[in-house]
Order: sequence, then structure tokens, then C-alpha cells
Amino acid sequence: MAEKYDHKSIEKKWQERWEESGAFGADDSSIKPKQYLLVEFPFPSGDGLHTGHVRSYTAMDIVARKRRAQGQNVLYPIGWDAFGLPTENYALKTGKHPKAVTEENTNNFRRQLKSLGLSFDWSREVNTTDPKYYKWTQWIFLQLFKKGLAYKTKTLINWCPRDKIGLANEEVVDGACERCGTLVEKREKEQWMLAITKYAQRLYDDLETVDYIEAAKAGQRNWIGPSEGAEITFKISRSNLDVKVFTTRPDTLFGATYMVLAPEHPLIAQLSIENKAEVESYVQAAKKKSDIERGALDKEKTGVELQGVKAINPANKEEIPLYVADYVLGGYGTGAIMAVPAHDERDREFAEKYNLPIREIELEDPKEITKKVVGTWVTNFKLRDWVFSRQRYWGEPIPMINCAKCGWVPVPEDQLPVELPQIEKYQPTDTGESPLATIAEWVNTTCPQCKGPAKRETDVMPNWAGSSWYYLRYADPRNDTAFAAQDKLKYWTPVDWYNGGMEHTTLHLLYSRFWHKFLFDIGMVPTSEPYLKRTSHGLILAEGGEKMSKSKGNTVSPDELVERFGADTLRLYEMFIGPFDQPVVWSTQSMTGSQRFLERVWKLEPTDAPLSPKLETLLNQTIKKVGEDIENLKMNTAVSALMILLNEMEAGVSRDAYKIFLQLLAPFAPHMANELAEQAELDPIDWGTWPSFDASKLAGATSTVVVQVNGKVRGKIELAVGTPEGEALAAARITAGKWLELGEKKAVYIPGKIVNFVVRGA
RNA sequence: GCCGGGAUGGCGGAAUUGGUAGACGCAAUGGACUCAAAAUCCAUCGAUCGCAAGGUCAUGAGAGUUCGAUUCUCUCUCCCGGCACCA
Repeated sequence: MAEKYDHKSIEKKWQERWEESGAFGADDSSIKPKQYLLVEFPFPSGDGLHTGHVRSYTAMDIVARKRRAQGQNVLYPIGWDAFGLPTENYALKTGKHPKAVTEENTNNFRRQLKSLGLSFDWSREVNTTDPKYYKWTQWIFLQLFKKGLAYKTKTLINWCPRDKIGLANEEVVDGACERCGTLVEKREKEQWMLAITKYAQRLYDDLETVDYIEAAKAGQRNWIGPSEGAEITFKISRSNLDVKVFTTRPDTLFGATYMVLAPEHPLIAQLSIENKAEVESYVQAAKKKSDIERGALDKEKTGVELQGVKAINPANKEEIPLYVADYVLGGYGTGAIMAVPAHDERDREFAEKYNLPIREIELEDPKEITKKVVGTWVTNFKLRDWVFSRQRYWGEPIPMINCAKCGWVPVPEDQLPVELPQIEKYQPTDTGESPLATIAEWVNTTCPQCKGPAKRETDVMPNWAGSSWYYLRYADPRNDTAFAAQDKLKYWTPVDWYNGGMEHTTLHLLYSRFWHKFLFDIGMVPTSEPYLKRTSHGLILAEGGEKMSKSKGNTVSPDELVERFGADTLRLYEMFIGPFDQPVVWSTQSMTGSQRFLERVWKLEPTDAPLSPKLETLLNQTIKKVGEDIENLKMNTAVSALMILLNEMEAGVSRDAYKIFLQLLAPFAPHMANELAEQAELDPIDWGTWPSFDASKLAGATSTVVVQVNGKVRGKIELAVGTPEGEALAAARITAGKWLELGEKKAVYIPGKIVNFVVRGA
């Protein structure tokens, strides 16, 4: 074993062996306890795998390997979230077809993942762009439609002029397209929407029932944004019209001195306003503004009074003026507010500008006054319905047919999938129509109901569709008659542990909870939540502390690192780099430490020497620590514990202790650990052999007790475990010596840890 | 503004029912080996005073609780992330 560790040949050998034996296949009918571990399946971009994938996938791989060693039936699957704009844009640029690009990229990703020795069950690989897969994405959409949760409506949407695509609210960051950074415009368009707001309350409440990292829960709560208040109706004087407002402060009703309607408010068109032209031009200007213009905080408030119209405050029957102003949002609450300048900063600012009265008042009881003015107590959410149409090519066709007579008619389920047609030109259009609209022979079809001529929907689904249910498909990935068989879903779901990025908190994670709850409601899945536990890995930053990005040229390629250092070293380094949930800065130089560690492991040779008491204690402590740290994703300290153990073992190690060391190492560095176990003629270590510790051997026979005087360390003594207080204090007094000269007032003894003397004059 | 997470040596970071601050690793310095270099091995490695023994200071800042605080409480500063004219 003297030769240098050759990571290339050894890693290849074990990867082939795992592949040939189907080593990590999950068993659908095992008597072992099941364990479903999930990582976010990657979008197979042309850039290949990045270090962040390695961090997440390795951590869960370690959990998976440990759990298998503990005798659990582990499902650790992988697949491809392959629809989406980047592929389409790349295809446009290179002239290749998106399908060909996807295949190239998935082949590359698969090769890269395999080179890392990740213990995925490759037999369950799924691909969202496979018609056999998206058949069921379309099927779920149809169920949503049938339950009234998918609807098409004309609405102002966020439009990215560069990508030429509509965006969901969740995809707009700081008023710009989250993908390309272009400032988003408002456009009025017919869009398919999913009524996620119908699930807002449950999505919010059920966070109580799941074990998610706090930041993810907080992020979702924030995004769903419930607030309780009253809906109160104000009559319009001298008319039979009225307007409903939402307020969280009905107690301030007597302080309402004017009302504001959002520019989008439908009432504006119905009122007989004296300055109609002025109002109309304000409304038009406001509608054109982007969110970022409208939402700028330092922006001065603007508005126009609706002249000749008054509203009646139901509490005191006072007539108050009405304004239209864009600081009131059309999409929230009722799109209208009662303005209480004395109690609301925004209203005050507006009132000061337009010389409206600011009235200080005594506050009412919120619920009583609501009852008195015949209002209703409601909860409003910030969450909006999900814009589900995309005017591009590379996505799942929305399986709907528009008939002049029958309206929107779903494609019959037995005709699914509606396959994406092969076309030559899939450039997006400025008109906002999908490229699919140009293919007459595909668009023109017959109505499934009346058999008359009809047209297919030409928009496709957003890239979040396929990922909203993929974890269910893994339970039964080749099923042709259902998205997954019920018995398999019952066995495998819910996902026990899901690790993924924080950036998906309000996108994928929320969307998939919504779909899952819907599927639960129609009896298609056995639980109301998809994921029991959610953890998140911190970002890996480039060496300078900046975000890694291809344009900055500061990325590191896992391929090169595997080539140069080996997969085990890369895995170990990424686990050692820092706390798993925190952002960390990459340092290729620091990989040296992990490399040296593995080289020393390689050289370690067991002997027949008996286990020293010191090593026995350390060994038991390390078994405990590594096991616990893996469960808590404290991978950095687990690795350091292995390093400490190795340091000690280099002085001599028995075969039994050596084997335990390899077992503990195996999840982190599976290739080397398995190779060494084989060379030492030990049993294969991957299955059913996780070591256990002896609780009685976690502490040695003696312990170091620190002697303090007034809290300052003045010496240390070695005491036998269980030394009585009197004896311990006597020994400590000798060590403390002159520091006690001022006169001892008190002594504190914590067995095994510390003696502290309190003396005068401190 | 609201919410979440942070701040510890030259660097990444350890340390929880409050009990030796700096584990483990990187870098650095000195030495061994070598013709030499790389690799490897040994030693040193928070600041400061001291020949030394040893002392003092030190976990973003300031207070507090305690025999004892990186850890608990209060106030504050800064950094990262999310949300934000949401009535």
C-alpha cells in the first residue's frame, strides 16, 4: 500500500462497481424503514455543474450513505428540470434545437454527477421535458382547471421586453426580470392564472406543521403576507353606488377625512366626475408606470380629486372627498382605502400636500365599530395568483382548446400529452404571442365538445410547472397510467428531508406546496404537505467574496477539481469549508488540507496493537460526534472530528478501530474508504454497518479540572472521575497557592470541569 | 420600515443545560530530509509586558445578571439576505 493514492483509477473502479451492481437503487417493497431524501434537481445549463450543486448534493449524499449504513431503505433520486428560457436562448444563439441542447447538457451533467460518486438511484431519473413526464404535468393542470383553479383572464402583467415573456410576481426582483435584469414593463394580456390565493391561508397555517429552516418559513410567511382587518362600505352620495375599503385600523374610522381609489379601480369609470379628462389622463399614466417607478419610496405622492363626487363615512355620515392616487394598489385589498392622515404616515403625507384635514380622534374598539357600520372582518393576503402562461417555445404546452362556441375546453385526458411540435423557428415575438402561434397545422384543431373548428392554446407553462410535482414522480417514475401509483406514493411520500437553495423559498417551494395541497384535496396524494423537513445550503462565493458568475470569470469548475484532486477531496473540502447553512468563500488553496488528510488516511496501517484507553475514549466520542453532526448538517465539525481521530490513530491503531474509522469516513470519501476496506480485507462498509458508540466510554478515567481564582485561570489539575468535593478542593488549593493569600470567601466545584475560589479584594 | 441571519487570530472557522476562548484546517516562520526544489516530517504561530517564571488584555460597542459570560438580558453599531406606498 506504499504507492501514492491514485484517485483517478480508484474512483473510476468504485463508480463502475456501483453502477454495475445498481448499488443505490431504492426498494419499493422493503421491510426496512423508508427514508426519502431529496435535493433540488438541476436545470441542465450549458455551463455544467457548479460548486453549489456539489455542496448540496454531497451533504445529502452523506446523509443517504449514513442512513443506508444504518439499515434504512433510502430513496435518493435525481433528474432534470430541463424546460426553460436559458436553453431556448442558447439554442437560438447556436442554431441548435432546444431538445438537442437539453440532451447534450443532461449528458454532461450526468457524467459530472457520476464523477462525484453521488449515491443517486439512477434508475429513477426523470426529465421534465420528456413527453412521458409532462403528460402528467398537463394532467395536473387539467385537474386544476376542472376545479376552477386555473382560469384565463385579461390582466396587467409583468412583461420582460428582452426575454419577451410574461413573468410571475415571484420572478420580478426589484422591478426587474430576475433572469436578465431588464426593467419590467406592464402589459395588459390574456393570461392563464393559477388560483394559489385560494390556498393562501393553508399555505400559511400549515408552516406550523413542518420542520423548515426558520428563514424559509419566514420568507414564505412574508410573501403570503396575511393581515387582518375590516371591509367597510362607503356610500357615494347622491347615487346608488358604493365603494368597499379594506382597513386594518377600523378603530380609526372617525378619523377618515378622505378616500382614495387605486387607478385600476373599476368604480372610476362609473362615477359622474366633473374633471373626467384630468382623472383619465392620471389613470392612464399610472397604469403605464412600472412597479419600480410606482413603488419608489422617496417618490412624492400624487393624485387627483374626483370632483363632484363625495363618499359618506358610515360612522358619522360625514361627506368626504374622493381621490385617485397611485399610492393605493389595485391588486391588494379592495383597491380602495379610507384615508386617516392622523394615523397613517402615507395618508398624512398626501393630506399635507393636498391640504386635506388631519383629524386626531379617540379610538374605537375595532371589532365593535366594524359591526356597527355593518362591515365584515376579513384576512387579506399579499400573495397574488400565479401567472402561469409563457409566450415562448420551450415549455409544456397548456392543454386547452379555444372554441368560438364552447369557450375554453380542456384537451381530453386520453389525448395527453399534447406534445410540443417540432418547429424550425421558435424566436419569441414582440407581439407577445408564443412562437407556437405561427404553426397553423398545430394551432388549428377541432373542439373536443362540439367538434367544430377550434384553436389550441399557444402559450406554454412556466419552468416552475414541472418542478412542482417531480418528487412524486420519483416514487414511480415509469408509470404510464398515473403520475404515480397510490401504493408507491403511500410508501415513499412525504419527502423526509429536502435540501435546496434559499432563492426558491417563494418560488418552487411555495408553488410545489400549493400543487401538493391541491393533489391532496382531490385525493391523489396521501399527505397535505410534500416535505417534512427543509434545510438550505449557503452560497459559495468566489475567492474575492463576490458571487460566482460566468461573466465575471470567477467560477471554479468541479470537473477540473475532480481531475486534479479527486472527487473525495472535493467532497471533503466542500463539507469542511464552513457551516453548511452559511455563505462561504471558495479557496482552492485550502483544498490542500483535505487532500493531505486523505493522503494520510491512505498511508494509515492497522496493527495488532491493543486499543489504548485514550484512543478508545476518542473513538467513542468521534462515533457519537460524527453521527450527530451528519444529522444536523454540521459537516465541517464532523470532518474536523475525523481529522482529530486520524491524528491520534497515526500513533498506532488496531484493526477494529481502523474499520470504524473507515466506516465514519465512508459517507464523506466513499471511494477511498471502500478501497481501503477492501485492501484490508474488511467487510464491505457501505451497508448495514454504521458503528455505535459505548456511552460508558465517552469519558476517560480522569479529567482535567481548571482551577480559577475570581474567575481567572490559575492552574489545572488532573482528577479521577468522581473525586469528592473535599479532596478536589484540597488539591485545587495547593495549585491556586498564593492567589488565595487574600483570604478565601467561597469555593465553587463543578466536578470534571472547574474549581473557582472567590477571594477578597478582587 | 418589517422579517431572517451574522460580527471570534493573517485567513476559513471551533467552543450550549454559562465552566480552560481560538479545536480542526489554510497561510506564515524556523528546522530535518535533498546537490537543489517539490512532497513529507518536526517545532512555533491572538496582542502586549518580561531574560525567564509569569503577568495583563482580548470574542463588533456599551451596560447588566453571575463565583464565572463568545454563550443569558438590555441598548447600540455595522455587514449579508428577503419583503416593502400591502392600507
